[in-house]
Amino acid sequence: MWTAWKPLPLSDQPWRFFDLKELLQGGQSFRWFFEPESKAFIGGWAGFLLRLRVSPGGLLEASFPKGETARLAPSEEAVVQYLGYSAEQTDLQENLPWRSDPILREAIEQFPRLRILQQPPEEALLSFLCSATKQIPQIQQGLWQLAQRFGQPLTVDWNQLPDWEVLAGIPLGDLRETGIGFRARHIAGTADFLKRNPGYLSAIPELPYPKARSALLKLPGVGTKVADCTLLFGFQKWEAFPVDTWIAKTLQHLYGLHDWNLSQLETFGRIHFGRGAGLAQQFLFARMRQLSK
DNA sequence: TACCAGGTTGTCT
DNA sequence: AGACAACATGGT
Repeated sequence: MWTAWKPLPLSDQPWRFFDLKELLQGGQSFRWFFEPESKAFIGGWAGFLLRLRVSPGGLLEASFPKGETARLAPSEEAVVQYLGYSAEQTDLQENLPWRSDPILREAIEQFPRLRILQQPPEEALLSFLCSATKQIPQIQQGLWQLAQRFGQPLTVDWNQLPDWEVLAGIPLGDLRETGIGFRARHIAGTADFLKRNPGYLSAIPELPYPKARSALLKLPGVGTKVADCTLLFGFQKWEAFPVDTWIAKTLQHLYGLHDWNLSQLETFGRIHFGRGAGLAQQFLFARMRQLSK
């Protein structure tokens, strides 16, 4: 049972379906599923569940669980925060070097509603541990399996993702059955590490970016890219500049950085784009994928 | 069939 | 430091 559609206070400018799709399914979160009947996305984070759609008039609208499941509904404020619509991100975007960088400017113009989703850090870490050499729909599928098998049920057909304490108690063979392949070992290793180091993740928000990154890099299966995605999408460390295959292609082809290695590309990104490098990264990621279609 | 996917790790120069 | 294969699984 769902409440009626209600506009969120983010509709000063019209939304396109395309904008919402890129925001929810553009490779930041893998917990949003499209429902063709309602033309809406259903999904959520932690113990929250909701539906989002773009109305025919270009409003971003939400619909929440009601009745017995009303406790699963986040507040409107929480939704806005999750979607990344903070004054801080507005300021970060304004201060990106788009005035002198036509590639970035074009990317921002193509995706004017794109923000960095503010996800629970534990979920961001799990999600990107599952992401290695997988395509976005397959990451989504793997996480769905993890949630349905090991996560806490919220409704008859929606479980939240398992927390790390739960994951630490799951045999490797059982993790494997979700189809996540060799990533299961990384998840088991990280779960075990976190179990032996209580409070390890909760210390990270206070750390400056370089130290936070070093801390995450100690986790098994977490390299520079997964660390930076976790820091950006989970911990709001905006300097984090994840370099994946798409960003590497972008910098090589659009920025002409042909024989730069990954480490050099990361450094270029943080220096060229500055304190909002992660936000710039998301615009470029969306733009490059758009250009490749 | 062969190759690729929002990578990380171990091994060998 | 830099190059390279292995790692599971599903898709084209």
